[in-house]
Amino acid sequence: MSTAQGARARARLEVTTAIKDEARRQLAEEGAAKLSLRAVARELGMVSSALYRYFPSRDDLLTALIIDAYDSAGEAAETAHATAANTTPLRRWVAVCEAVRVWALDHPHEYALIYGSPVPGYKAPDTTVRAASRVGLLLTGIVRDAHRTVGVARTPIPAELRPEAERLTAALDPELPPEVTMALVAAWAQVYGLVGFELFGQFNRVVEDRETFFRYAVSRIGHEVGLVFPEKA
Amino acid sequence: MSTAQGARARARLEVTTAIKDEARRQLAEEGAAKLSLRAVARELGMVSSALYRYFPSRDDLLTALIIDAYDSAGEAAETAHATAANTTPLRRWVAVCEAVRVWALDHPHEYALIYGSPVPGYKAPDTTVRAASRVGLLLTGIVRDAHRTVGVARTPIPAELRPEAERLTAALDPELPPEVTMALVAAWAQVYGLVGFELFGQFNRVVEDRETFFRYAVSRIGHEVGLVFPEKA
DNA sequence: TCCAAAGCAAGAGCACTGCTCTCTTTTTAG
DNA sequence: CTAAAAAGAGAGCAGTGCTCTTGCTTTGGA
Repeated sequence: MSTAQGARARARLEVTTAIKDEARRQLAEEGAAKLSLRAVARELGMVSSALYRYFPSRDDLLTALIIDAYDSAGEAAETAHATAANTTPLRRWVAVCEAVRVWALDHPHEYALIYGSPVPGYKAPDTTVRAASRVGLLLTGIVRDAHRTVGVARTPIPAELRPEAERLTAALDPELPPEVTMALVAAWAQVYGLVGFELFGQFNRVVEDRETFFRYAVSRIGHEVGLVFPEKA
Repeated sequence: MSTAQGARARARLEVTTAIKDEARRQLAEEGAAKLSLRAVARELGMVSSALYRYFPSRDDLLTALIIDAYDSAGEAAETAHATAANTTPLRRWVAVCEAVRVWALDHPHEYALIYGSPVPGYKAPDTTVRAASRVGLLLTGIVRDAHRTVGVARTPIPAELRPEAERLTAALDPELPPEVTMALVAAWAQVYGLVGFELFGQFNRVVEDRETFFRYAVSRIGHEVGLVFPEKA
């Protein structure tokens, strides 16, 4: 019939997302280690071997979940950025960072999957790389915008880092001063260090008021990047 | 006989360390997910059930490896600190951070185990907590020493963070100014963010000269903590 | 010195896992 | 209408963590 071809494809897509949803549920509840293909199939009322028609292996299912997690985190960050669109670059910077933190606290196991450790056979397809850089690009955009409007402060970099800074600037955003690019990349990593430490319990008997602490730390990092004009628009 | 009692205990200790060594080997080769009790027993020429006399479960074995990993990392950091004993606080700071990075690159799976994600049943016994804070205490010591000798710079903290800073200072090192304590805790997390990003591949097509980059980033973090006199002794 | 108690190794077995293979049924496309 | 492709079902393999029972050895106290 006319929609026959589409019917199959649609059914396949439905089953695929059903599998991923159930897998995500188990991931959120028990963690990546306890995620079981057979349990997913069981819950969906299908036999385990049928699941292999959709994902050739457990690692492939995990990879799909990783990509989705990157997208989910990126979307949360972008939403926060859109909400804070009409404010200072520094405020937007903090807003995006806070969104990442909240997302991580809401999805701890997914965060561990993407920023914790390369659990499966440690491969990173291009799709993964692209999805992974979404938050990074967002932060870069904030700094670029600040550079265009109110300007950014430059902290000198050592001579030995000059070539790296030039190369990185060309790849990331040729518009930005190399000193700022360098600081930006470092800042990105540092923000995730803060999130990871809180999430993985390193702050357990150390930091109490974590939200306030995070805002403080992330503001300082933003300042380090060159976002030094918090009052101007 | 006289050493009979000691003989048993010694044998037990030998077997225990043999198990841990073999487990660590498999951990280094394949990662925590692939670490198998049966494979460890097989490699040691013993039957799998015998292994349960030494470790009541797989998670307990992993926990033991985690504690050892914390100790190993702490020792590497302390050695680096001792080597740089007669230099500037900032130089010592950088040296310790670099030692942590090198250790992490040499033991990626162990690093993932302790700073990546709480793989097992997510429990943190007191022994773990103590071992975990070793590097943190070392960094605190460097800052304290700087405070006593050349002095540290203070960056003001927001009023809402004041109580947290007071409490934290009392717990960590009452001698230090609260502003510095706050910056120190943040710095600690940020350093691990840098290490984790490099280790887990987030710098893959981004940063090339990672050693130089790390030294730069970590120096700036040290500066942020208040280690601002790199030339004085 | 002897002997009960504790420590330890071995083996069988259970429930579970990822994954492969074969067989049958259904759906698609020429 | 029919050949090919896609999907489901079931059995089965090798591996896992873990438990239980059975014997053997070492230990510490009477």
